[in-house]
This record gives sequence, structure tokens and C-alpha cells, in this order.
Amino acid sequence: MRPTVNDIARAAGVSLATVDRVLNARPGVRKVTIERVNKAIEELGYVRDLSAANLARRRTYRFVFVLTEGDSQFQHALRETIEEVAQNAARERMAVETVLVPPGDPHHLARVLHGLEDDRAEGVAIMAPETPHVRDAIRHLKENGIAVVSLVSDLPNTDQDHFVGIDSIAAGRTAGVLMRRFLCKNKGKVLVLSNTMILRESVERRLGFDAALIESYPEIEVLPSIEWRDDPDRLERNVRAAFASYDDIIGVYVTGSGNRLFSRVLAPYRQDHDLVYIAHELTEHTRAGLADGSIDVVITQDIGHVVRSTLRVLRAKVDKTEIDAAQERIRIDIVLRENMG
Amino acid sequence: MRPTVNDIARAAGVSLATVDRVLNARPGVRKVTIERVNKAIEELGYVRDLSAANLARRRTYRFVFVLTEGDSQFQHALRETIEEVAQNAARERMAVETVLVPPGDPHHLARVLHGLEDDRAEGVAIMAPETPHVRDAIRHLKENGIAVVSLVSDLPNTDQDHFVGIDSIAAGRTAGVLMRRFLCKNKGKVLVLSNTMILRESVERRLGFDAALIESYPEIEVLPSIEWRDDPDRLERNVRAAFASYDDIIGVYVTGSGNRLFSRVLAPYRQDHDLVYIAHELTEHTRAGLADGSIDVVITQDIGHVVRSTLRVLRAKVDKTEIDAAQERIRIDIVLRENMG
DNA sequence: TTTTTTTTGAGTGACGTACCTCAAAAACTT
DNA sequence: AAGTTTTTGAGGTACGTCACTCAAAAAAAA
Repeated sequence: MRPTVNDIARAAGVSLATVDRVLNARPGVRKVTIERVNKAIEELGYVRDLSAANLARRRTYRFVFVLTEGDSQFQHALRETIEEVAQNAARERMAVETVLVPPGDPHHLARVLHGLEDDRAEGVAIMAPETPHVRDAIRHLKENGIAVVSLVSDLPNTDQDHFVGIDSIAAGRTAGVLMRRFLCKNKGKVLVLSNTMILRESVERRLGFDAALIESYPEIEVLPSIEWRDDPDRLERNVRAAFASYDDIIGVYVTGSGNRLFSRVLAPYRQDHDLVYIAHELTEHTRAGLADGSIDVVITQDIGHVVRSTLRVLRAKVDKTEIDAAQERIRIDIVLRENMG
Repeated sequence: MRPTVNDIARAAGVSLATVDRVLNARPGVRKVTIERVNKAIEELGYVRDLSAANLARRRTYRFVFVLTEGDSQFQHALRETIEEVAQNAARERMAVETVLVPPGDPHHLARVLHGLEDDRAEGVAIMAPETPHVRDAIRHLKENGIAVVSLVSDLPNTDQDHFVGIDSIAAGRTAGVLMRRFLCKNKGKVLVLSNTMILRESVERRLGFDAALIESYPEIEVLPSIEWRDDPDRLERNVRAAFASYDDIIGVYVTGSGNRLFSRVLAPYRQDHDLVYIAHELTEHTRAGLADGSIDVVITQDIGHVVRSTLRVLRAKVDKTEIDAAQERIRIDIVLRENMG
């Protein structure tokens, strides 16, 4: 049987009240007594029964996801997953809320974050680009004792507690090495498509991709990234231009969203070109692409895992308990048609 | 605030005791009353507070892992992981025990399983080959109300509640398709190595591998599996014979354990042969192989995930609650040096 | 209708922890 | 040594559920 507070009290030769004062850092206990209690805790290997504790303090963890709006399939899937996971999380005394902020408006985002300080949340999960305003807002949150984690998109230069997601450079490298192998020593050019290179992930993926591909395979030329910035016409124009300029395009790499659109634009060229198509993020569309063979590989991360992990990490931070690194590590998943499941 | 039993009692116009009788399926309640209570539960959306319930009934889940002995790196890693996870599981009122049985002795295994019936365990997790004795023992366990799940190695024709692991045919198919792509239209032979074809996984992996490889790539000949049955000499002999007979071996596929040994035996041939090496299970050794480039791909499953999932599923079965399919799905992981992490 | 059986209500004491009060004891000041 | 302050103890109530008892009420059987 696990030791209880009563066992600690007996072992330390003090009363229950004193043990309680020590455990919950309440004032009015001498240093010597505190040490005596801590020694007993140590010796008996006492660990507080968190579910009993949460029951007693009638606690519900209040967590908020702050996401930038956007209607890419990835964003949809993310929001949906949060919704689903939140349902189950409720059973474990967690109230999860989602707040959407317009993209490209750091002030708005910062205002939202500030608004969370006065006891709307005990923990905040953020997916947004890093800007000075955000850095500032995160510092404030932390100063108010609110746990902060970023998901999918890292915020490395902030006071955040944790990042839940994958290393984008490694993800790009993985894409690069698969491109190299799937190209089979053929010579030619690789098209890279990105909605915007403002997001750190896009840049880092491209970085890793180039490193893995060019380094060991100089016969390949990786073309400059085509950025389409939410403008379908620009995408179409640029892709058309690329195929007009080069007739030896043998691979395409899409570093972020836009697969749906891109696939359509690409279709007419696929008859003449034997293309290796590598994309990121497993969504409805990339899934279909894998199934019908139009996409060869998808590099992704398990969104469900990301969301669940985010909540576990937030709770651990709030409770000041250890996190299980092995469980919280997000893997870079390589998905082919065969292991799509 | 979540509704409590008291709210249900009030809403249904009955006493607490009656609600309790209904909730815990105790006798002495009329059908009409049961329905009234259930209606109230439905309407208020009541869900039993499991942590309060477990606290009250002073419950600790007793789970037993039954594994066949063996000193492959995979088995070691599995046992170690169970050990680790069990530590954390203790905080959630789960007492996890591991029982090892000698391989190839179905009677012993069956006896062990029978021994678990009389209240040693509420749930049993099994990794062992399926035999009539095992089927029988599992049926008995189930009849005694004990939850049974298999892990890693499926037991499809038994009364088990659940299987935690990957589809071996799909895993083999994944290996096959990667072999095909990495071979880059070269012609030649592929060596397949397996400790034993007695285990269903080995057979299924091979099946999937052949299907993916041969079907779309008939220029390749996949050689008959070399079985070494825990005999290093036999492995060495057979590998040597294979390389003596064929000078166009361009790929090797190891369907299970033996990578450590095989790598050593293979080493001298690697200078003359440009080989694609695909293996299963990410262990210390295959990890090192990926790192130094001697292994190209490892197909694996996250052992930590498997073990944690096993415990969650067992608990869900015992509690008769839903399992979160998305969370419990074990993925077929493709591991390259770049995404090893 | 009376008797028997079944169903229901009211209540109690756990489980392990939190959080509170009030009085007593111990530790300090002067 | 007296007073003051700090520290400690004893006790209670609560959280939401379980598991039980005993008596009362309702339903079914005679």
C-alpha cells in the first residue's frame, strides 16, 4: 500500500495539520520541522495522490489553445482534433478552450494572450509565428504563473516551458533524403512549393531538404521556392512558368499547405514528367494522393499525439511534475501508401 | 460543473442509494426505476468520476504481462520499457507484473495463464505464439472475467479483447515497397533472413514484402528465407552459401531478430556488393546501423507506445469504458537516419 | 384484506487529500 | 518571570463515489 499523509505524520512525529502545511507550502512551520517532514516523505517514498488531491480541491485545469486562423486542411484537422481530445480531457478535469486569432496581426495575438492572464487559464498552448509582441506576452504569462507551450511551430526564443512538435530541419532532411533515393540517380530539377517563407517551419524544412539532397547528390538542382501567399493565381502562374522554363523537372516538394491546389495545377504536366512528389502533413487530401499514387511520400506528425501531448505537458507544468520524455517526443512520421493504416 | 450522483438522484426523483444501485448494477431495483435513473443520467450527461470512484473503492488494477523469454535486443527493450512504464503506472493505481515463460513450451505458458485466474490479475497482456493451449487458456481467462490483450504478436483466433501492435503484412509491404524504390530498377536478388518462420509475424512480413516487391518489379528475385533458428553457425553457413551461389545480391531484408549477428557476417561482402539493407525493430543495434549507414531503413513500432497503449486498453476493458481508437492505433514507423531523433 | 416479498429511502463511514478554525504548546522577547 | 509571538495539534467539513445497514414503503401474493 502506498503511504498516505497520515503515515508521514506518524513517521515524522508531527500532526496531520503540519504535514499538510509542509506539503502545500503554507506558512507557520519551523525549518527544522519542515525538514523532518520532508525526510519522512523521502524515506517512505510518499507521492501525493493527485486524483484525490484534485478531487479535494475541486480542481479543473483550465487550458486555452491559441491558434492563428486559416483554412488549410491541416488547420482544420488540428482544430477538429483539439475538439475531440477536449471531450475526453473533460473526464480528467480539464476544460479546454480554443481561441482563433487572425493571421499576420501580432498585436491582436498579444492582446489575446494578455487577456488570458487574469485567471482565464492556467495553461496556454500557442501555435503562431514568433514576434517581439508574442515574446513579450509570453513573458507576462509566465510571470503570472501560467504555463506556456508551443505546438507544431516552435517559439525557441521565448520563455515557453516546452515545445510539442517535430524538428523542422530534420523533417526537411528526411524529405530530402527520400527525394534523393526515390529519384534514383536521375538528373534534373526539383520544384519546391511553399505558401510563404515567413513561417519558420517552411524555411527550416527547405534548409534541411537542400542539405540532404544537394550535399550527396550534386547532379540535382533544387529550384528557388515558389511562394504563392494564399493566391491561387500566383501559384498557377509560377508553376506554369517553371515547367515552361525547364523540361527536366523530376521532383516536387511541397513544404507546407497547398497540396490540394497544387495537385490540380500539376496534373497536366504529370503525363510528360515522371515526378517524385513529396509533401508534408497528412490530411484528407494528401491521404488521397498517397492512395491514388499521385503523392509518393508524406512527412508528417501525428496531430492527435501532438494535441494529447500538449495537454499532458501543460498539466505536468501546472502540477510541477516530471514529464515522460519518451511519451512526449513527437516523431517525424514517414507515410507511404503502404503504412498509411 | 459536472453533474454528480446527487444531481441524478434529484432529477430522477429517487434516492442516492437507488442511483448507486443502478450505477453499480446492484440488485433490488425495478426495471421502471432503472430506466428512470438512466434517463436522468442521459439527460444530465452524467459521467462517473472515475478517480473518485477508484479512490472510494480503494482500487488498484492488477495487470500481468506474460512474455516468452528470449534475449534478442527487442525483447530486452520490451521488458525494460514495461519496467519503466510500470513505475509511472503505479501512480495511477496500476500494479504491473511481468512473467516470463520459456519459448516453445505451450504447456508451461498455458499453466501460467491458468494460474492467473484465481485473482492474481484483472487483466493479462500476452506476447506469445498462438497454439491450441493458449487459445484454451485465454478462453478460461475471459470466462473468469479477466481482460486479455495481445501485444506485438496478434492472437486473432482467440477470445482476446484487443490486439496492440501493427499489421505485419502491411509492415512487410512497406519494407517491400521501400526495397523496390531504394533498389532503383537494378536487377538482382534479395536475401531474406529470419530467425524462424514459426512466428506468424515473420511469415506475414515475408508475405507482404513479396507482394509489394515482386508484383511491381518482376526483375527482382527474392530468395527463400534463410532461417537460422538461434544457431549462429547456421546463419553464417547459409549467408556464405548464398553469396557463393549468387553474385547479384543487391538487397537484404531481415524480418525479425538477428541483425547484430547478421551485420557481422555480412560485413565482408559489403565491399563488393552495393546492398540495400532493410530491417525490423528499432533497437540499439539497428539504431547504430542506421547511424553508420550500414542499415538503410528500419520498419518498427514504438515500443513505449505499445506498452502504454496496452495498459490503457486493459484498464478500459476492466472499466468497460470506450477506448480511443486514434490514440491506441500503433503506427508502422519508417525510420531512416534522418528521422531517428 | 392480510401477509409476504420486493423495492426504495435515509443514513453512515470509508478512500486520500485540501483547507479551515481554535486552542494549546513551545519558542522567542523584554 | 512575564508577556508576546510563533509554531503545533486536534478536530472538523468537504470533494464524488462506493458499499453497506436498517427501516419504511410499495407492490405482489395469499
